[in-house]
Amino acid sequence: MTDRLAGELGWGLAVVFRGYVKAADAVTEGLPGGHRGYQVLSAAARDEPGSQAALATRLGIDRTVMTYLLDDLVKADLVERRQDPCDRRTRLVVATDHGRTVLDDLDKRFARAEQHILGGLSPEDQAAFRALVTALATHVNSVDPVATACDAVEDISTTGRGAQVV
Amino acid sequence: MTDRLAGELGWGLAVVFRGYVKAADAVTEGLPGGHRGYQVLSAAARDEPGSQAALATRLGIDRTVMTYLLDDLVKADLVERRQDPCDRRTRLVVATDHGRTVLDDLDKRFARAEQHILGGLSPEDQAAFRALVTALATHVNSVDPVATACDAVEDISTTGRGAQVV
DNA sequence: TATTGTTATACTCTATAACTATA
DNA sequence: TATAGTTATAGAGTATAACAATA
Repeated sequence: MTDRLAGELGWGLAVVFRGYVKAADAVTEGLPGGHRGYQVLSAAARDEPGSQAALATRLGIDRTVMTYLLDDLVKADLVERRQDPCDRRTRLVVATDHGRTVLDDLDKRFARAEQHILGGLSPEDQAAFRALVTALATHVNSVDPVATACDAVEDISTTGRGAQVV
Repeated sequence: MTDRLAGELGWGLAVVFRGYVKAADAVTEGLPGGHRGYQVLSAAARDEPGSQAALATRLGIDRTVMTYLLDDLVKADLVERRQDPCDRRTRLVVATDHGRTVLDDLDKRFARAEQHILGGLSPEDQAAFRALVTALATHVNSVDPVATACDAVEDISTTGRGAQVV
């Protein structure tokens, strides 16, 4: 179609991410929290029990949002909050037996949803994309996006006028 | 770290996309609409003039949101709405001279923001990732994510109980 | 009747601040 | 003093519905 050089990465990421969320939420009918509820449940079932705050940080959501999310998942008997014997302030998030059963089914659903999103690529490219996304996410999570990007702004600002247009 | 098989794609996409938005918005200080204002301005300057609705569809945002976004960009004298000689209902979105000047600067800023996000990859992997994202986005935009994903649900539902847990 | 664009409204999601309890 | 978690509130972002103009 038309040429799209600048901003193409942002456009592509937005389209792909939105498509994933739509497909994932369509597949989580009845699951509290939609695709994020699945991520929490998946972490609660497969990872070592962690605090709500740690879980929120890794999933990139606010700790207050995590409270609501867990409230709903607990109500549905999918996860439970356990006392941490080492620190009575923290609650460990663990999947219930019922949660693990539901997760088995959800895994299959999500596998299909993901396959649908990646369906336009060859199997080799799909594997490559998965690996690259994981590598990027790990990298991005280990840096402060704003700080470094703002350094870049400073570099540009010294060479001309800024983009302050209003 | 911990193993993360199921849902890893969704987690990675969310982290990378959020990181991009953060870095991009940090770099668009003063630009109405943040990173999406940049996408609109970029399309208005480089693509053939299109209607607001067409632009909204391609960027994946609601047409009512596009109205607000354009209001602000017009106020800032970055784009203008032109009468379409072929259809008096539609408004063509075109960048102003000032908009093109500002865009030159924004392009450099976004190049750095994108570089920051992709910085964890080798140059070859960066190019590969950009190409894969573009290919995926083109594919995703051409399909209805919900419909196909719901087909997948039906397939699963016939083999056992659903994920309806509440 | 259908479509473009606008406006007003309502809804969802997320962040902020204040609070309790622990450390 | 600092941190984990909760709650209430406010804010941003988004979608819904009704409308006018045009096809």
